[in-house]
Amino acid sequence: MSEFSDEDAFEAAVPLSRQAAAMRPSPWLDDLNPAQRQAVEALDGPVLMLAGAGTGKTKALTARIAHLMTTGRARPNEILAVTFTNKAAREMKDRVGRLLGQTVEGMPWLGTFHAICVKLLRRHAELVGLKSNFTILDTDDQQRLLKQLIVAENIDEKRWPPRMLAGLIDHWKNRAWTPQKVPASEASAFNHRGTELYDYYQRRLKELNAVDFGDLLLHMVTIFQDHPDVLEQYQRWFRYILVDEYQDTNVAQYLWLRLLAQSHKNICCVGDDDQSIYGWRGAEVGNILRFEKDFPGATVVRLEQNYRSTPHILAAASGVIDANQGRLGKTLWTAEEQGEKVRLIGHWDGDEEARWVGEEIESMAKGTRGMRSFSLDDMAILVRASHQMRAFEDRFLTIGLPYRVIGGPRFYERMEIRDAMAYFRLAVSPDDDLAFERIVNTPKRGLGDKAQQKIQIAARENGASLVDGARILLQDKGLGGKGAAELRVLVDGIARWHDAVRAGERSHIELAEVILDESGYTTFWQNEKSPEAPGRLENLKELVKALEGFENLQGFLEHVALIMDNESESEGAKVSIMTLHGAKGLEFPAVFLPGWEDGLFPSQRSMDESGLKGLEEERRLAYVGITRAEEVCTISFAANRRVYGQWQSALPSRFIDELPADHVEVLTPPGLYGGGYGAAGMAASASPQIMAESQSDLHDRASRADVYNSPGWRRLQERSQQRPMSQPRESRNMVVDAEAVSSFTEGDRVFHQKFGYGTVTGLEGDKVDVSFDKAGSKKLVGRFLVEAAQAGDVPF
DNA sequence: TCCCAGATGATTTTT
DNA sequence: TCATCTGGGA
Repeated sequence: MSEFSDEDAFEAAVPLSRQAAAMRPSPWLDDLNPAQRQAVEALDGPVLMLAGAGTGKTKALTARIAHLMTTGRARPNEILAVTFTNKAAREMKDRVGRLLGQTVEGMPWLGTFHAICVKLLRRHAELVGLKSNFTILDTDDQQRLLKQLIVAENIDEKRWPPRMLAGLIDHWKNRAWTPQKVPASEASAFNHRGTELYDYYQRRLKELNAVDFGDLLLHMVTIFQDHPDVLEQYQRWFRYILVDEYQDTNVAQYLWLRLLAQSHKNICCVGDDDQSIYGWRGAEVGNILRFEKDFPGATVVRLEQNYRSTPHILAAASGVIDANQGRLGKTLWTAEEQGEKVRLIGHWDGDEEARWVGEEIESMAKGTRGMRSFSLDDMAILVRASHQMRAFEDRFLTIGLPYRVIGGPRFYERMEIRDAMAYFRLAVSPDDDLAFERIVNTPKRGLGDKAQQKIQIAARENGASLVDGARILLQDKGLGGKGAAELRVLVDGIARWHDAVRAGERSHIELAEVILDESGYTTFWQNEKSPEAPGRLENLKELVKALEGFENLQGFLEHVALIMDNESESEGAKVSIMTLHGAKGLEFPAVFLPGWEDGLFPSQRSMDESGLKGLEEERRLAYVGITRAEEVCTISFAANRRVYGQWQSALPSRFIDELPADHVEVLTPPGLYGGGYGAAGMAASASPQIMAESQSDLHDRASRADVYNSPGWRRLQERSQQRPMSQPRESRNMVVDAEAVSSFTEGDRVFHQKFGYGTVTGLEGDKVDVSFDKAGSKKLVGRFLVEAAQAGDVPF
């Protein structure tokens, strides 16, 4: 993926001459519905494409790009097309290529906001006091830097944590506020030191020749504003601008776009105000709502024909989103005939919900219930918060249902990968102080706080980088003993690796291996006894393998800074588990939406922090969730849930009241607890609410109280009090007590609540080594294990 | 300098 | 509940 290859982006080496191109037919136009076609053919001037979920937005967008080229309006390198994710950019590139065949070389200016800004900023870095080889810090680097500043300023980092400052600075950067432009109303932020610290931080970044993610946009906006000649050059170059997911743009991105588009106004923004779910990250729905004011005379096209979901699913989604104020307004429709209603089911508690979903998935995979059978790949569980995933993971491990968690800790964010990358960074540029700090004592070199302070002082006194500071310190014999010797080795190593990078004789892959080897990092993990160590070594191997796709280490580092994903498609069909946020843009034949309880979803915190605005964003999230489903959408809630170890009971989500009754089927779980007492009670209490024509006033909880005052509900409430002491979970998967532990011997089959089944491979005091069938080898305390026979006998 | 025990505090996360 | 951080003791 050499997207950052070279500056041919402005060269005119394009196969299509404008004349010839204009002659070519555009066969793909026939493939579009009228609305799509209108959006594609309105090439000049501002266009707002309001594209509801599943209405073929990417199709229209790519057709438009192709159309711009074949009508001779623009050459591929004169089109600026921005997305938010690398995935979206990749998909668009692929699809444009497919439309046009091989004739058109890749579009250099199709990419994420960040990737495009990096490219631009490297050409103009000096205008904001940077060198063109600046490094890009990720959030981890950013926070460590901020922490240093906070400590240096003698601020109590307990009361004023770095992450809070990071959030604040991000917030300001999203609004395109440089330290000088932060309004006075923000002066009290961060104990009245916010703007001051922001200013220090920006200066420190310049010293380090570094930028954070927010800077990429902010610096470009600054450059465009302060250097009209530069701006003009790009206004002329980018003849047409396309923006995907416009509802997610923040102020900085908005300004950036407006600056570039203001001369010719050939800008086409695609988005859906109903799917704006990143307000908390600075996205401004206002941008899309205001489009027609920003660009008077804009063509507004609504894509409303949905090609994804059944009418019931669409109706349910519409019913929910209708409750939001201030929408641009769209009504999705489909040519499909009926299909399943949205299914709703209540459960006693979160564990039971997970158990039911597991069983339902198994039976849907087999094709029971009068439905077609679904592959596990076709099913997804979408949760509001990642902690909800655990219950499902536990359950699926137990029953051996293959699953994949999407959007967990990402590959390039893992500790060992970041450590290794820090070594690579030092090899490329030994002046990278942040990288040096990260690995100076990793692996342990006997260089603790004291020693590191000495290095810092030596560096500062000499106006040198940390590596040079360390060299000076060693020369002056300012450090003794084991630490000094180790530091010597490290410093020499860095110099040697750097020479090797510059000489370019060895392949970068070989070099990477040498670096990890000579630094002692590989050995460090080999000697580590913790259960994660093998996995981490495995990751390091994978990292080296990932280098193969690049020409050199620099190219790789650039790639990783912006593209943090690493999609390793593993074999076998699996159910997907992910957050609702992570599911945006995806679709599945069958979707499960668990945890629809007030407080969890909509999230209490959202409502507390952002009031009605927060609630509406939660509601859009519900809309996004429902519209992910093609054929079957199953919503569920539980009366009781363990939150941070405490049992809490909750009411079904207010969004459930908003589901239109005609499109919902209330399910009753069969035969649970000998007759479905709890679950049936739940369903019964939920259904009148559904049946009642509920234009339910959100703030009027009184009418709900009546419904949930039903006998079934009250019984549930009463039982919830006893639950923690007795009831299912404990008795089902009985925990073996201390005496029983000693009875394990090697070769025993055991069961663990989280890791599933395994075999005992060794004993060490009260710890037991177990090789789990699915989860690998772990060392754990015996009392969390159950003999397999015993667990296996337990009825689920 | 390192290691472990207790305190702490906890959404969502495109780049 | 449980992962992460920190401060005190070895």
